Amino acid sequence: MSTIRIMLVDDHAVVRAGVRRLLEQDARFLVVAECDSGERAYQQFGEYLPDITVMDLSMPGMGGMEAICRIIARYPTAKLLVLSMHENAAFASQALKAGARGYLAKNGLAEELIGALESIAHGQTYINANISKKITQQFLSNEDTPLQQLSTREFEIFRLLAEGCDSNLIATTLSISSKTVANYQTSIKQKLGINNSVELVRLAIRHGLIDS
Amino acid sequence: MSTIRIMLVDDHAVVRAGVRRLLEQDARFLVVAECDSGERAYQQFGEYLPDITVMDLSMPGMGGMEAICRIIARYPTAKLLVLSMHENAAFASQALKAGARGYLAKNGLAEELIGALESIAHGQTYINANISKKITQQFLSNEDTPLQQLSTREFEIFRLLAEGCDSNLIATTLSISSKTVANYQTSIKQKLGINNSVELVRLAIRHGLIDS
DNA sequence: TATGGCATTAGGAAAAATTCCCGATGTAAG
DNA sequence: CTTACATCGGGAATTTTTCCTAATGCCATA
Repeated sequence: MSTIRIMLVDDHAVVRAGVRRLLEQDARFLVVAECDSGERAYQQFGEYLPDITVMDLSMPGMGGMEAICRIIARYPTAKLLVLSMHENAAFASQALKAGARGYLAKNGLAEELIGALESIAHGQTYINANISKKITQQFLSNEDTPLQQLSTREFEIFRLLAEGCDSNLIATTLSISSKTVANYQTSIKQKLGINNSVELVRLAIRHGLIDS
Repeated sequence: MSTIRIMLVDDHAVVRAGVRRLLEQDARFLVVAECDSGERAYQQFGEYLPDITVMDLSMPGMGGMEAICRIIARYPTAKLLVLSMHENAAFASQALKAGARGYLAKNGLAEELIGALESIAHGQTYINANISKKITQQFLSNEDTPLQQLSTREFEIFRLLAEGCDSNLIATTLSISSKTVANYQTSIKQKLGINNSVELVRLAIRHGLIDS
């Protein structure tokens, strides 16, 4: 079997180094690139065209979600595996909706990562069992998480708002007009049935998108 | 010793009933009034002029803090004991600053309540040992909790903002102009060194003023 | 007692954000 | 091909926020 060329995207150098070490113990994997931001990831993806990209979600700047969207938009067959600290249905389903081929939490075992990469290399999709359970639970219990109603873009902007970014920063980050951001902001609030940014933050915290 | 006439203020009827039962076992205490909101508390205080008022802080509407301010403003010698669910330095020091004679948490023992009431009846101040420790710790560690910089009014408005009230509601609740509320909002953000309501909520959550 | 400082209140004017309405585009589904 | 929806943004009205100013009252301290 030929080597699987991998790009690592994570803003924590230690994590990247750890994963690299992990993967290097297996001759089938070769880490061909590393980077620490969504912006870089998009640039470097074009240069290296890795077989699989292992991507963290929570990174400063555009974050992993937006990077996934952009990469998928230009390279629809790109294989992206999300390796996130959030064992969280909202994040997972959004990432998968955006085109990721897999989602697993950082607290998982090394074997799981290897397994996930294998699956994805073979064209399959890999989702961590716990996450999968949460998603299906949420899906079955008709407790509509209002977050589910949000489109990919809406969710992304929602997250950035909850992190405290103002409209202009979000506009710059996502390369869209701040007018668009403002309009999204309005529709997000409408969809979530909230009136002010206070409730927005609390909702985000309750769903584990941000903490403290 | 003459009877100590007490008014109970708490929005949870069960809690009021429980405390009443508790106090009725001791012949020295007589519960002469009960109410479930800050507004009522202020009205009824004038009617009954209780020796001691036992007041919860977190109530819908104006809440206990504002009620304390108003009662103290009209009756500077009023004796108020805060019985709160928050074992929290910020709340406690604000309440005491506003003129409360005592502060204890609901998870305390019944004996403590009795003791606190006795102390206050004798003109002393009673503060729960844990709370007291927290306050002094905070005072000693020069980690200026930015919340400490807020004036009573600012703190009150900060809390209401964090709870998701909009300026108009706060204005109505506190019987001041919404213009004033807007101005306070600005100075609060300045004092706390924050730019948007997102950070405001997170600060409030970190300090236990609101939860989830 | 006088005075300076701070808390509370609020108005006016300018700046910024939000809302509501509209339309363009692209893409996926039926 | 049509319909639906997501994404993007302009225009205009409205609301909120900011910044400045100022009156009042209280308290402490010279």
